[in-house]
Amino acid sequence: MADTKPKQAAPGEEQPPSGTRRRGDVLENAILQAAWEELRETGYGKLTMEAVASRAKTNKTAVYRRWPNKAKLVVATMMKHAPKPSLEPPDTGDLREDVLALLQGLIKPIQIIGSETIKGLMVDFHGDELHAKLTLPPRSEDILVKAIKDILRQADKRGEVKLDTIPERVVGLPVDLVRFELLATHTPLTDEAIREIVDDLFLPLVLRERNH
Amino acid sequence: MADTKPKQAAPGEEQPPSGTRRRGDVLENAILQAAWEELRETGYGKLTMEAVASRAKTNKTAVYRRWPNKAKLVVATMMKHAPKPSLEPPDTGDLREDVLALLQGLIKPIQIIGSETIKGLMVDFHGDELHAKLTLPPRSEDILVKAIKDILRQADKRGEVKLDTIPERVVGLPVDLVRFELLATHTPLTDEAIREIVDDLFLPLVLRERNH
DNA sequence: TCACATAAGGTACGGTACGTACCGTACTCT
DNA sequence: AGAGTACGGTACGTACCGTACCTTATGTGA
Repeated sequence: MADTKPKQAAPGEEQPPSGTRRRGDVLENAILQAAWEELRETGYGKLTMEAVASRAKTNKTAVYRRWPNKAKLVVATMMKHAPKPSLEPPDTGDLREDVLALLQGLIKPIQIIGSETIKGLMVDFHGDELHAKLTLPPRSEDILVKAIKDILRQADKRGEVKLDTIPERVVGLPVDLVRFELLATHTPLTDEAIREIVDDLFLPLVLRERNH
Repeated sequence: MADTKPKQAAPGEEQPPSGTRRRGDVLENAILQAAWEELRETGYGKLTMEAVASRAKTNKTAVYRRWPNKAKLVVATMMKHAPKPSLEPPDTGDLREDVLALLQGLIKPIQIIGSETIKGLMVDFHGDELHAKLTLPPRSEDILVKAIKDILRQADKRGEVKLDTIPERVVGLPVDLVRFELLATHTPLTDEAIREIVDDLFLPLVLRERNH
């Protein structure tokens, strides 16, 4: 009861200039940066809130004040630090090249994030309201599917395909398959695999009307 | 030191006939049964070794004596209790019907197991030597892909397709897509989706040579 | 038949990580 | 200047893991 004054238990080795207390965005960015580094070094499964806080030179409390759990924190840090695929149609003037370029640009960001993180997030978000956003937008709203459609639209203008005869499944096929490979394997997606997806599957399907 | 005799701390309410101590396979099956029920009721993420042991009316020790961790235990219980897809070619005499039948038979078992369990296992096995088996066999050894190939072989005999002109990717496509849907969504895979996979993607690809 | 290895029952522990509570203190804003 | 806010820091309660250790039943082979 008496003597409730833990104030400064240990005088500390060297109190670094205590006149610098980070706050607001500064601290927030430090945490997100720490989380990002921690994520890339130890992976999602082994990432702990304590380690993130420690690396950011702060403590769990400051982290939990901002994000209620690991999954949300990691999503936040990914939104900030993970490279985003460029979604403008490459527009090389050739359907095949366009699709290849898009897919190759797509895998890099996901490769960096890593399948382990994605799976971990899917598990931790299971049942969460955000779940849908992380797994599958309704396809028609999927930005990557939209990008494919843009490419197809241009090809349609050039007369390479007839867009309105192509089923939605076919449009979404390349993206679905790339995502599947990234989920199901943990080896990097090779250029050869992408070539197969485009040449053996996608192109034959979108171009098939021309065989009539 | 002295008086080391905790023998029977509490005399217990009613010592049920202590003359029945399960052992060997009996106990093992009880644990697997309990794990299976626990898995279906609470899901993989919330399943705990304690709960399994408790439901099996035994204790963690007996569980850990047999399986080193949750993931291995769950795999064991799935091998025992999860229905297995029938892999014999349905052989309805029609390629489309065969593939539809196979896929429809395939989704049921996975549906029962649940995507949450599969994802959880993939996460827990990340880096484990069993990882490959749970995610992707080298495609050429994938029993489901082999089943598709069997179906195609029969169709080839009937003259519906020319098997040796069909790329591996195409053969594996239906299975890959079904797996993807099950991983990426947590809503059940509809018959309509399966129909699309077969009619919009698979059949056009395997039958396309006939358009020449 | 009985001693003994084996394995089940059971308790308790050390360890990790989570998420929360609390307090004192620095900073910011008006 | 004063007050509210948010950071730094510690400590706590919970949950679950995986292990250690001991007691007790079982059934097998000497």
